[in-house]
Amino acid sequence: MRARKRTSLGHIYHSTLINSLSFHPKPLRSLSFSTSTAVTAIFKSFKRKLAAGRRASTPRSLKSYAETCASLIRRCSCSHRFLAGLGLHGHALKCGISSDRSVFTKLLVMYSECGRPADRDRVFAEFGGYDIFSWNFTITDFSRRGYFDVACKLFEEMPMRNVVSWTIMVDELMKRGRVLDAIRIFERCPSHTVVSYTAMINGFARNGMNLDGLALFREMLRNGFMPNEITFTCVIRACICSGAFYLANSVVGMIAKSMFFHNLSVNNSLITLYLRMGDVDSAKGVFNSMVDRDVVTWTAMLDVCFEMGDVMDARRLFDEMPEKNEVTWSMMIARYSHCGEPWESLVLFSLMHLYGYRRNLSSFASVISASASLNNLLFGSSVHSHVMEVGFEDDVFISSSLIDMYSKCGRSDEARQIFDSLGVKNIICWNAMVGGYCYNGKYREARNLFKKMPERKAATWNAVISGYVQNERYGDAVEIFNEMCNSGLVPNKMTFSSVLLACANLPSLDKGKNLHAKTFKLGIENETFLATALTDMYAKSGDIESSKIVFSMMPVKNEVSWTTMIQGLADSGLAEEALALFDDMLKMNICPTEQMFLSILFACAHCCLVDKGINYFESMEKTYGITPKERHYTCMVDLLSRAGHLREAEDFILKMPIKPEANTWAALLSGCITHVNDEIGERAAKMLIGLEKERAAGYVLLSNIYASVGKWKDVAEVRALMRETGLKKGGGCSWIQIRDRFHTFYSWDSYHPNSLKIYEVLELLMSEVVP
DNA sequence: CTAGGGTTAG
Repeated sequence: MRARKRTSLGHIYHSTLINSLSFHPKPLRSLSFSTSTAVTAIFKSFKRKLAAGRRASTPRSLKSYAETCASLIRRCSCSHRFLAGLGLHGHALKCGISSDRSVFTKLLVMYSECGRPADRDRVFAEFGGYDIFSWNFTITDFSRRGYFDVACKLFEEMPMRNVVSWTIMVDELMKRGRVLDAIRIFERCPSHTVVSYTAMINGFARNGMNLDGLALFREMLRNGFMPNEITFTCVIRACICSGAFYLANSVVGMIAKSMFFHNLSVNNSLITLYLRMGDVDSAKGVFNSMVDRDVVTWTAMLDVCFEMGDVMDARRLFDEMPEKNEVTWSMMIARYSHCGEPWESLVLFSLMHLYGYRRNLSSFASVISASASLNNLLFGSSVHSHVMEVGFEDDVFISSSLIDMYSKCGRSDEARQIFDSLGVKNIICWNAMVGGYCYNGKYREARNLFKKMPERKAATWNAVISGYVQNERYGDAVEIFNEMCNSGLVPNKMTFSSVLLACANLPSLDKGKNLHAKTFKLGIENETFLATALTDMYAKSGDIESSKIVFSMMPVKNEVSWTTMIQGLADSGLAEEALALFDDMLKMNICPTEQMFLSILFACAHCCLVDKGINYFESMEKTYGITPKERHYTCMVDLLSRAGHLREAEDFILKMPIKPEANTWAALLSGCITHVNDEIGERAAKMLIGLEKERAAGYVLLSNIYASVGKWKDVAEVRALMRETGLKKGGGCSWIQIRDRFHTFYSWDSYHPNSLKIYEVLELLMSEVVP
């Protein structure tokens, strides 16, 4: 017995172990002061116990001595003091207690905690073979270390299993997406507990099979198991993810009757549940009723603030939170990039790193998409290099957002490189790449890739359609939509919103009405998102009456819906109606947004309602706390200039607290042309060109202003300057509809497949008409 | 006082 113990670690460790045990100062010298004092403290208490142990020599006290030793080893693993642990192991060997169950189990944990897997395995091989705890612990350890096949082998070989063993396997299989194997193991398990059920339910949820998880939850209840707080959090999450809110209500009922009503995690889940159900008040109610709160609670409340559109409140909460974690930061970064402040995402991402928080997958994914929406290639590609450093480049989420980012920045080739380098591509990557090509107008590449796709979903078509819409190829967008319908796929909300935008920009109303009918058939025409797109389409197509009807029928309107209708009325020249609607909205206590004020100021400008416009502008900051942005100032300059108050307008620009954008000067300039004022006009034009050398608008307006006062020599100079810098005035386009197809033409473009033929015919016709 | 299941983000 004793000899066997000696062989265990004898040859390898024995001498070192004894050395470090015998309180020589040597091995401790390299340690820092605090570590060495801590180790000394452990040894001191150990010495005391040792003395006590020597006094008693009965087997019973040897057993209690082993337990003392075990508890000391446990203390080493808790504080990761590997050397002290090693010393204790040596001592245990020396006095023959290393095979004691309490000692070797603690040794297993200690070596594992201290990151010494090889030593851990040796202890298991020596002593753990017949102990079920060591088997389970070792299986878990192998799985976590990435040797799942070894873990499986151990599981099959182990002499006896308990429900813990089975649960470990279920959980690990589920984490690896092997749902069928997990089910098989779960069914083989002779007896179940709440824990094994919970592992299974959550495993289903992890793999997107929420409804199966909920079904198992019912089965669990039928079999008489009482859910605990962990089961409840998992089940609520499954309800949220599957949208099973009806079921969620009865789960909430069960919780209320259970002893977990005041459990922290359960309440945290409830906040999110109510938020996703759209019941913000209840979410806040749960928060207020909670006795203690943690990071998760505060992070969930951030989400509540953002969901209600209170970005400022969210920020205040974030700044004042007692504790933050990676998820908190990710949440802020993601939400800022979605609520129209992507710049703030970039700032927070940098700060997160600066403050030493680990940047996780989602923070990377969000900041990349924020860079994409800012077209910020510099930041985006620097994030890309961080991604490579951390080794996230194989993640499909990350790589698809990188593909999207490079595409949005006009770098299709870089995007393609990432796409080609991916070992495993999912549909999201394909969609991103095809969509990216469309966005950059590379339709041939997009088509080729599209044909090669292993599967196509509605999102794929959506990416193509919205790519065409982005490039103002509205006719083609509609055509692709028809193709999509012919292929048997059912368009979704996103499809309709893109294609409706295309229709809004086409002259014919027929296709738009046709789409309206299609949404009606699907029974989705009143959904806020879609009805808003329809309102926009009718308004832009000049059928403002239909637009008003769709808007008034919408059961739930959001701020975008209101903005769309107000803008639609303003654009249709019904400024008075736009203002009246805005006032109605204010009476309903709906808070106006920046965007709405743009429409309102636009409406005032077009009706020359100068005083009203000034009033609205001033109320922005005073009444609603909205700081006017560049574009609001531009609207005000437009308002003043159109009404002929040119000097006031110029003053207004000079007194602006922020830097005027090019359009601000352009607005003044166009007022100068209308009201023939070449003195202010010339100043405005020069400011405009100073701000925006690369765009033609400034030059064109300047040459127009010279022309309007007959300064033909200056006109010629400006035109020459434009030719020099290679600028061209953007042309308008024309289109015709033949049956179901729209054909869009720019002057002498070559987009149409038969363009050469068309121009041949055209020239023939022209030569006949103009001899 | 030893093992198995978890909440917030994408």
